[in-house]
Amino acid sequence: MRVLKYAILGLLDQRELTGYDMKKHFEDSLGQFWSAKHSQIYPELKRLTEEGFIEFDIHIQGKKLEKKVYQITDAGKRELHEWLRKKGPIPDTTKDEFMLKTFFISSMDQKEAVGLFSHQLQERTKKVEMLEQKLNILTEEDPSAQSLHSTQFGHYLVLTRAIEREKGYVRWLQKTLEVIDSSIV
Amino acid sequence: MRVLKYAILGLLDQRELTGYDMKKHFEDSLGQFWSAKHSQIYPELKRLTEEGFIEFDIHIQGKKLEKKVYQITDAGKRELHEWLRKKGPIPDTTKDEFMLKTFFISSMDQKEAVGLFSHQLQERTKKVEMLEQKLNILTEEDPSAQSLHSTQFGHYLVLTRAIEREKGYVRWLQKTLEVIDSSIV
DNA sequence: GGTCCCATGTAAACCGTTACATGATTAC
DNA sequence: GTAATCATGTAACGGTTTACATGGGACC
Repeated sequence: MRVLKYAILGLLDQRELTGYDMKKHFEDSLGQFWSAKHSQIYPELKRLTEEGFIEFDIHIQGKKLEKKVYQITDAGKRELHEWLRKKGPIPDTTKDEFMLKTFFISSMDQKEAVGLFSHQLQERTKKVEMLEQKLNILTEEDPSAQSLHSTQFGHYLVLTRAIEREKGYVRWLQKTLEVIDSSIV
Repeated sequence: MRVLKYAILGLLDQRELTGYDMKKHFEDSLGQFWSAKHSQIYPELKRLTEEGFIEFDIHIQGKKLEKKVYQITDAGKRELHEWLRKKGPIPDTTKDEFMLKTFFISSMDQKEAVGLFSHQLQERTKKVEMLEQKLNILTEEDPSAQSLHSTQFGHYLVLTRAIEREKGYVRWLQKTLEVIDSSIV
């Protein structure tokens, strides 16, 4: 399916970037919904260049450090738009190891289950706080990010979606913990 | 990380199963959070048998059809419990191709965005209905499923989590569609 | 001079999907 | 009899992670 291909084309449709810059994007907000290691990015950049969807210029940083700054080509833009328009089916499975453990809750004793759920609740709560901080920074730096015509609108949507996803998880964890906790052995 | 290994051990800790039975579980409620094709299941069963975590008996169906009915061993139970107790970090990324497209919304025109979001809303709404039907069947067949000591509690939790996950997605899609739709070009 | 970050690559191993392949049983 | 489902396997391919490998720049 080569989703990474489209992730790269999409990023380059916004501005020119090095492979290293892309890696940074995958570690930031975008990383909530897609990411790749540099060991996957660099070969994909090579392939996309060979296919004519992207091109690069070499920039010199300091004295000798060569970096490849990539741009999207017209063919690349056509390829990107074809993917953007395509209405795919929603996936049957969204893998979640914690929910797999939850499915096997009858193999745990009550104390183990409480420990597991409490820990998950803690981690997810921390994540909500981290994401809300990111959203605050974004809306302070660019208050127009919330409107469709801002270049930051995608960034804003991804953050709000991630926050609500995590908050929903937290609410469900709290509700479930109450049921587990109040069931006397 | 071999999560499939633990998925199989967890299923076998509930009752003895064939590889084919496991495949069916991955197509049912459990499949909301974990799944595998039969081409991945059968080699994993072979490996787990060699490692001594599971064993099988051959049952004859009808005249000649041989099926391998697997059971978990004591070593397998220890292995399963070690995994169940372990409090892993939550993943940084949950891959979602639709949200990747959303991040690139500034590369779309308004009409394209509305089409994409409407379609996603439709699909997710259908999924909520499907999941609610499954939950209804479960609670009608076994009203005790909602309590910790039911063997169906894991099943119940997975379904309620999946429903709330999809409902949260639907609410966010509706809210976002309104913003997109009301932004006059 | 040292540490952290910038910057790019390859190789091996692992995980997962699609395709190839076969045959029995059940229900109509 | 025939279609759907039960039942099990392998092979090839593609995507992803971990590890190996190297070197420059910026800041203290």
